[in-house]
Amino acid sequence: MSHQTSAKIPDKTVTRLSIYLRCLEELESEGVSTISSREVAQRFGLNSAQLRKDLAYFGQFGVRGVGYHVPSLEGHLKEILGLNQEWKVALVGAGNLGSALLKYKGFSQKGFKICMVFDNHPMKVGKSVAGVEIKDPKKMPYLLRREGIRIGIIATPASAAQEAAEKLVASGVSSILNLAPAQLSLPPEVKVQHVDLAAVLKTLSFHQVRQEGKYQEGSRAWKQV
Amino acid sequence: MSHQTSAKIPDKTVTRLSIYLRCLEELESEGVSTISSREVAQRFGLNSAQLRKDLAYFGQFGVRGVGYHVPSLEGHLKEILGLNQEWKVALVGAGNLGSALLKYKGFSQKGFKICMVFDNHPMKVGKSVAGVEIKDPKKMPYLLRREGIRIGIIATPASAAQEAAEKLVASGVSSILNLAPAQLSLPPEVKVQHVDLAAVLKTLSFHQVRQEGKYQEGSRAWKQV
DNA sequence: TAGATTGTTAATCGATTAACAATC
DNA sequence: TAGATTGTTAATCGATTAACAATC
Repeated sequence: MSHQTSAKIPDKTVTRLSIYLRCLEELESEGVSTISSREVAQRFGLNSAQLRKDLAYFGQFGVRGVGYHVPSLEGHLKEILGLNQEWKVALVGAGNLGSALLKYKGFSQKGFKICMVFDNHPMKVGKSVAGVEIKDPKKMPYLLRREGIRIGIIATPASAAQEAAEKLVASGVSSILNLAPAQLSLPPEVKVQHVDLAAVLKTLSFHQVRQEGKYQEGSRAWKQV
Repeated sequence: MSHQTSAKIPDKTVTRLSIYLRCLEELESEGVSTISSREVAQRFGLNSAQLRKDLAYFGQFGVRGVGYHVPSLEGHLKEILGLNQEWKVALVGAGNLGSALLKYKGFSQKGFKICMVFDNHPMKVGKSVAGVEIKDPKKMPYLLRREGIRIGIIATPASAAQEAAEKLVASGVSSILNLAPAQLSLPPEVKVQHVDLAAVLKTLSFHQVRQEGKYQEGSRAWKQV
């Protein structure tokens, strides 16, 4: 399969791409100019074959017998991930979580500017959080198209998430980060990444229960790990 | 493989368990008392075989020819996930993200109480966020053991994450939700769930780049999807 | 050229889905 | 009993890892 055609790339590959990028940035800051996949893997706890295979989806970036040129590969990864440009992002939900995301420096540092916020609550509309004025969702289609915004974040309660998502999509958004504990149902061309922090905590409590050997049911009990 | 022995359960199965639980809670609120795996799958967009297989790791909860008793299965899932008890959680990092998590209602609603916060910054120690006093990390081992806290959340900058993690582990924590953009290196018995919101946004910008057909490199260009 | 490391194919592993015997 | 649905095994699918020919 050539990278010239638009093969669909595994999600996991894309996620790893940004891990690789982080590694390369660290290497570059140390002045490393060339490195082999084996060295990268060893140093950062990755698999060298996987690294090469992930890159192969997108082209040939290395030199046989030599390795990869750090700044060059870094540039390629940034271009592939779309990180050479700044992305305007719309946020729906100006509650605790939403406000935090607005104040959070981590996003804009990485080129994602939350430049538009919406909230259904009439009391909030017109107020500002972190210098961004909260708008009425009714104006979403107009405002988002005007700004050319294609990425949205949902930080509403679960009950409002589906409606928020549909409104985003109707406003031209085709990539959504959903932080609400709700499964969204949207057309397939829309990419939805669902992050449910409470659900992640539940996997941790599961781990604790198992580790502490607490689960018992009638005569069936798990042994302590 | 019997569920009586302590088989290791796939992470994905555990994650789905909390999805199933959410579905069951919805069904119960509607007064549905019995349901088949096929109906659950159909209604919530899941796979019935996978649902049955996931449950099979933990026991037999259904009745052949009939289906599952909603309140009963719900109870089993809660017990398996450790959601019948309240979990005390320690947070490291009282910046924007950390403060938001403290204020966020979603966690305590689901039985996770962030009852302890630490921050390295001397200016912050002694102040309170959402009614919780920020403590000096030096006191972590004493305080966490006293409270029996085993779950930690890291919301520090990347540069402080590894140290925070080690301190948590040294204080008896064996489950960590890492929100810092840094790969943690910890003993294998410690469960680490890494959630990097900025990295998730990067997969979305990747999706946008592909969808908009922007990526070009020399003569090699991806076709518009 | 000899040594090294890529890009890529083949083998392995694990997870998902399908099929069906057990059984309510 | 006949029909339905589970629990579980077998088949499929996809992702990871290993191996190696291409080639710098």
